[in-house]
Amino acid sequence: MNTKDLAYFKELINQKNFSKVADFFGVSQPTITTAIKRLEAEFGSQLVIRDRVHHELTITPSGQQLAEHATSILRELDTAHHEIQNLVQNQIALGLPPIIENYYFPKIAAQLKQQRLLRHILTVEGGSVELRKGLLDGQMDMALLGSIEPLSYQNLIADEFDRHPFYIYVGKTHPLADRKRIFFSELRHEDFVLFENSFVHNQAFNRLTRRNHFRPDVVFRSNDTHMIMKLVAQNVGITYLTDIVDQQADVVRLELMDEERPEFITSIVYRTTHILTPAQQQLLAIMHRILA
Amino acid sequence: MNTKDLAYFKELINQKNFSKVADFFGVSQPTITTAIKRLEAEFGSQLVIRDRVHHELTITPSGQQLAEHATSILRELDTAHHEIQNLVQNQIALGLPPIIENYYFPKIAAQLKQQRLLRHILTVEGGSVELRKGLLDGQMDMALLGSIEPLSYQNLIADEFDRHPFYIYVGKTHPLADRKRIFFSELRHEDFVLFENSFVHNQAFNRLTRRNHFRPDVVFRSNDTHMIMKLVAQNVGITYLTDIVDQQADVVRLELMDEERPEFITSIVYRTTHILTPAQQQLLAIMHRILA
DNA sequence: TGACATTATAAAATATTTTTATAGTAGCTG
DNA sequence: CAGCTACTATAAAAATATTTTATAATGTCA
Repeated sequence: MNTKDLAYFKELINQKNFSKVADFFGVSQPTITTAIKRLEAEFGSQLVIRDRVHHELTITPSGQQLAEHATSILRELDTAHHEIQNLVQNQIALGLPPIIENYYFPKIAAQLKQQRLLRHILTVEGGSVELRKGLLDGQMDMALLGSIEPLSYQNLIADEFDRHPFYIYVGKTHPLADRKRIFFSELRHEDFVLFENSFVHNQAFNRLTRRNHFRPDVVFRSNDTHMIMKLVAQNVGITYLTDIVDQQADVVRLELMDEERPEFITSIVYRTTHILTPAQQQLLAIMHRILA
Repeated sequence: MNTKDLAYFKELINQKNFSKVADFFGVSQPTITTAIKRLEAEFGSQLVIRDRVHHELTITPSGQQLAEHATSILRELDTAHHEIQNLVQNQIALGLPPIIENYYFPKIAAQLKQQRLLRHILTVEGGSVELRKGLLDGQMDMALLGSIEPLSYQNLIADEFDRHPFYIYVGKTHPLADRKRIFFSELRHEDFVLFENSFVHNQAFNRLTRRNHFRPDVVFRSNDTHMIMKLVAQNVGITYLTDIVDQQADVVRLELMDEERPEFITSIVYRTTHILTPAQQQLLAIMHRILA
């Protein structure tokens, strides 16, 4: 069976229009008709109902079922392509969210260079959702991801290598600056400067606000720790961050004393189906040795 | 890309011999040669090394990686075939291990008949390992499985619907027959009649013997509860079973008082990719209503 | 009714896959 | 070392499969 037919079929389900699918793939319209017929013959079941009365195309249960598998098959193929390309170019495509890259990558870079691995590493920056997607379709071989729960995804192996608590950072002249430790509930009336919502930090932060029953005043959001730190230094607000961050001069770090203290968990993640090359195993070993 | 090529490739990895693979598929030998070449061109990488000096065929890393995906793709296709066939025939292929079938199926059969579902259910008997495999490649749409931990498999959804504790069963004239409750550690010197090793029961049993640091005397194993019960009635030994079993007249049931008491968990399991038909949803609903 | 949008069909053209026939390479054996 | 065996590669031809072109069919809608 030709996988092209599955691609046609999937797109037909998207577009629900034979002619448009033909255009989409740059082929003639009968090509799509015959491809769908081939599939229907192969699986011995009607896949779509061409209801020209209501000008609609509906997918039969068989069709929906096949679509599931088609998606999976096409993704698998795509993954294979990416993955093998990385292999051939002797490259490790490593996904890194900016915060993790800033803190962890410099730590291992010297070692990587020494073991002549650095030149084979191609870093790909991105948010955690993006990176997870890129991992699944093979664009990356591995990724470092942050989370507040141990990662557990179908088709991905997550290998935890570090944990960091979150802290409260306040400006040097802030009323709380003398405190060493603090309960989260004491921050009820503070102004916050936080990361953008897509960051893992917010999941942890939201968990604490929910637990302590208050709606925080978030006066500003950024995706740059330096920016956040500068605003904290100027008493624009306080922030909630881990210590894997460059601390500014005019900022004070407070420990949280709450019973539930979310942690920032960093894991190295790769596909369950991915066979680690010697270089990749070396990279894993270095990370475990230096970062754990 | 033609999936046939992937099948040829997978078999080549198995057999490591082009000509034999050709025989296997009933095609000529150059067919395999060209198929592999096609794949190598498509993925831009050598997949196998034809080492005629050492009379060997080795798989390159790219080849191994592709083999992973090929396996997955071919299984997915196979699943689609089975699954759609069941759909077309309007049949629910339901996997049932014998013990579960005996206890649970009669309970729902009347309801199934009333809702005209019974005629659409095709039961497939088998051990839990077998059933899991059959589920994954689409031979069955659903299965009831027993386990002592909540089931958690990649690609399968497990929907727990019942739990039963395990009990100790002893003959009516056995010294322990007067006891209502007992600690497992008290059974250190008893003779046991148990299920064959493949049964879930043994995982629970082994856990308890390990926890209590003794090697049990297993005098006989069977895969038939009635047989086990009869032997218990005759004081050949005692047994460790749930209460989802036909109790014999001359057998007494004792509760276990241990802190850790494994439970027999029954779940209905189906593929994550499986789209439930109305009939299948109906079946699920009946099971939850009657069995939960 | 006629223009339009859509899918189906048949025949021809192309592309792909397989076969047949044969060559090449190396091991093994007498 | 010649000749046989086992294995894979290659080229040309044959067989299949897919796509295109051209056109039909069906129903909408103004």
